[in-house]
This record gives sequence, C-alpha cells and structure tokens, in this order.
Amino acid sequence: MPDSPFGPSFSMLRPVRGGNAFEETIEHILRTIKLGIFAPAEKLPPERELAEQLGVSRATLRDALGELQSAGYLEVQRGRYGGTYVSTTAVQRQPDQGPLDPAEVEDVLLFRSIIEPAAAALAAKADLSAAARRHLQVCLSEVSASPAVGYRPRDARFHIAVAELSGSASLVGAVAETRSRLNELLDRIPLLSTNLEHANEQHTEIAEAILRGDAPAAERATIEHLEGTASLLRGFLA
Amino acid sequence: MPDSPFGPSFSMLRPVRGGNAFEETIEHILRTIKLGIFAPAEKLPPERELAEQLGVSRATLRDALGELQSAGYLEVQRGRYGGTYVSTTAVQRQPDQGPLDPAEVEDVLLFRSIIEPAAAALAAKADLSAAARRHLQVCLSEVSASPAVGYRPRDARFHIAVAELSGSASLVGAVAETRSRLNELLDRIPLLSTNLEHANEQHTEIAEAILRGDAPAAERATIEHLEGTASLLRGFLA
DNA sequence: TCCTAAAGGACTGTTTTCAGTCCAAAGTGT
DNA sequence: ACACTTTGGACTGAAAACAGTCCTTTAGGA
Repeated sequence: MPDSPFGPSFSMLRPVRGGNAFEETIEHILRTIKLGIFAPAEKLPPERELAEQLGVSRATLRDALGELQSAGYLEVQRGRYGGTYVSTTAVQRQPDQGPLDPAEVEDVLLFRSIIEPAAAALAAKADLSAAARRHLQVCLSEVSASPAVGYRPRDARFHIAVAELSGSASLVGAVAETRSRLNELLDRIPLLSTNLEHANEQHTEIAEAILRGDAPAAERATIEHLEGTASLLRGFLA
Repeated sequence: MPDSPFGPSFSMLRPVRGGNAFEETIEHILRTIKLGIFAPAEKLPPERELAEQLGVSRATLRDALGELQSAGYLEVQRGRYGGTYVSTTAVQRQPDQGPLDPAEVEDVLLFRSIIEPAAAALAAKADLSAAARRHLQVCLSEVSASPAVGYRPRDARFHIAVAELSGSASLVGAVAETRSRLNELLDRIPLLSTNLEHANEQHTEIAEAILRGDAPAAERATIEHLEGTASLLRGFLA
C-alpha cells in the first residue's frame, strides 16, 4: 500500500482529541454562542446539568465558564432562579486579521455546497409539523430583522434550522460544524450591508420553497445563496 | 426561542469528548484497522511518533496498544527494525448480536447517500494524477480479490479511496467516519456472498466511471451501490 | 566482534481532571 | 419572619494523563 499522497496518513495522524478538557469546553460553549444556538440574554442550563451533558466535571466546566465570564461573553447571577446568561452587550470582536488559508476556504465552501443544498431538499420533502414550520419562520424573521451587529449568529441559526427540518441528526451536526468553521473565516472579512439584503431575500426564498414542499427549488435557492458567500470569501483571498 | 423539538438542545448536550483518552485511543486505532487503513501485517508508526500524531502521551498510547495486543489485534516486536504490526490472523469476531437501532440505521444510510455520491462525482470531475488513478485501481483489485473474511476493511478502503480522489479533506473525514458507523451495523448481520458479487461489479462500475471522468455515471453507480447496502440492512430491521 | 541506532518497556514526579461534599446567596411560599 | 429550594462558589482527595528519563532488546555496519 503506497504511502505518498494517500496511504494511512490521513485518518491516523488526526489527533484523538482536540486539546485539554478545559480548552475544549471553552471552545464548545463559545461556538454555541457564535452559532446563535444560545441567543443573548438566554439562560444556560444549571452548571450541574450542563457539566453532565458536556461530559466534563463541574470543576472543569466552572473554570471554562469563569474564563468566558471574565472575557465578557457570560454574566452570572447567584441564588435561586439565578444562573448563567449570555451577555447582551455583544463582545466587541476585533476582526481577526490573520490571512485566510486558501485550502481551508476551499474545503469549507466545497463541503458546505454538498451538505446544505441536500439538507434543504430533504427539509422540503419532509412532512413538517406545525411546530417545525413555525420554528423556521421564527428563525427567518429573526435573521431578516437583525442589524449588522449580531447578524452572523442569527444567520447561522437559520441555516441550522433548515438542517434540523431535514430530520437527519448527522446532517445537523455536519452543517453546524461546517458553519462554525465558516464563521472563523467570515470573521476575517468585513460585513457588507448590500450582501445582507441579498442574503435576506435568498433566505426567504429558501424558507418558502421548503414550506411549500418544493425540493428542487429549495435546493437551487440554497446553491445560489451559498455561491454568494463563496464568491465573497474568494474575493478576499487575493 | 422555543425548546421543545428544536431549540438549543441538539448541539449543546453533545459531549465535548468521547470518553477518557485511553478508551478513545483504543477506539481510534481499532477503527483504522477495521477501515482497512492499516492492513494486516502492516507496521504502525513508532510509539513516540504515533503518540504525538494522536495527541496523547506515550504512556496512554502504550496502555491502548497493550490492550489491543492482548486482544489479538496487534503483534509487537522489540529491538531495532521492530515495531507494532497489525495481526495477520484476523480476530475472530463473534457477530455482535445486539438488535439494530432503526434510527441509527436510517441516519447513517441517509447521510451516506448524500456524501458518497457527491464524493464519487467530484472524483470523476477531478484532474487525477497517475498515482491517484493507480491507487484507486489497487484498492479496487484488492477488494475484488478479497475472500469473505477480511472483505469489509477492503470494501471500506475502496470507498475511502474514492473520497480521497475527490480532493476534499472534509469529505474524506465524513466518509471515513460514516463508514465506521456503518461497519458497526454491518457487524450485526451476516455477510452473504451473493451480495459480494453485486458489490464487486458495482465497485468496478464506479471506478471506471471515475477514471474516464464521467461524473454523472459515477454518481449514479454509487447511488445504486449504496441502495444495495441500504436494503440489505433494512431487511434485518424487521 | 563490538558499537550504534531504532525500536519497545518501565519508572517517576507533575499537572489536569474528576467525583463528592459542603457553603453561600437569593427568590418563593407559608 | 421563616423555612425551603435552587442555584452558583469553594474545597478536598483520588484518579487519569502527562512529560521526561532511563533501561532493554535487536539488527546492521564498522
């Protein structure tokens, strides 16, 4: 079995784990915030519960929460009916002005262009409950009404909502994970308001196609929408 | 933001890590063997190197290797030019006769039906090097020539090879991971030799379509091939 | 024949992570 | 007012995982 460009390497040299539990926990929570899974002012589960869900000890979780708190992402209230809340005053993110890695950009865009249209098509084919339809509409209206500040998490939330309607847990995971990688890249380029308008129109088109059960249209609209992000991102490669 | 069927739950309650480093390492190495990434009689990298690649300490890695050794998966030779080798005498796997989880079966099959045809189509569109073409042919001939014992790893290897030709690292990862989940399911049902013949024909069809750059044919052949596995597996759900 | 290099084997002390326990704060209801 | 409950906060001892060091085996070459 040759080793040069193929061979064992690719899946073997991959680290078994991302890092230590402390850092991984910070990353994980930060990601859920940036993906809009926890919106500002929303309450996280109690520490004991969250620790169990994340599979880390409460001590480790608390270290992570403490870090995020002092970084301004979380606010904590003690006592009964207290808890940990996502900070409403969005953390001022200074654009991470590292250069974009072209290979990473292409990889994310390509993978995304495979799974997201498929998710949209599946969602359109699915037999959606009333709650599901409402969920999509809520996410759509929230992203449409969003100002530039705080747009990205709501955008991500919408795309994940589409994946959720597909009914495939693996797809949801893949879309969320890929979106997270995409966010890292988008954080390095400016947010243009003309893009937002286009995006909002396309989001509406996708949602409508899904709600009326038109799978090909949902797929096509998603492909078009992704192309917008793709060319935007590619434009900043040069 | 409602919580009932959607909401935060899905990505938050996911454990940050799979378990302890020791068990994760065992799982990881075992998976690479079952995926055919390391073939029997093949030598693993030296412990020091492997430990670094996997991101675990050498002590932990050694614990895992020791476990796999006493389980019969690995054989160890000391001294210069020694090393850790994949056991040639395949471990007699008693069929894990737990019942199949229908939700898991459907999830794996659905996700697979999205990414593998896409990977095949991309591979066909790609501008393949001579080494790449040869790699695919080698994997094809190895799986075609394989007896029933040891078929699964070579089958997996072929599918992963296709994904590798797509040139998308994320796709390779997704295919490998999904295949690993599929293997768990396939281990619970018997291996029928008529299926092998069909599978071999379809593998050939896929490989030929890719090599002549016929993306639609590669995609179609892959879809057909996956349907075979899908109906086989669904047949055992009842 | 002996030396050397490359590999696995074994040990040690430190850091991280854990499970478990108890404390402190702050609403709610009687 | 008071007790109760739910939450975060703090501590402790044990276990896991780590990095680093040294030992042992073995084949090839001087």
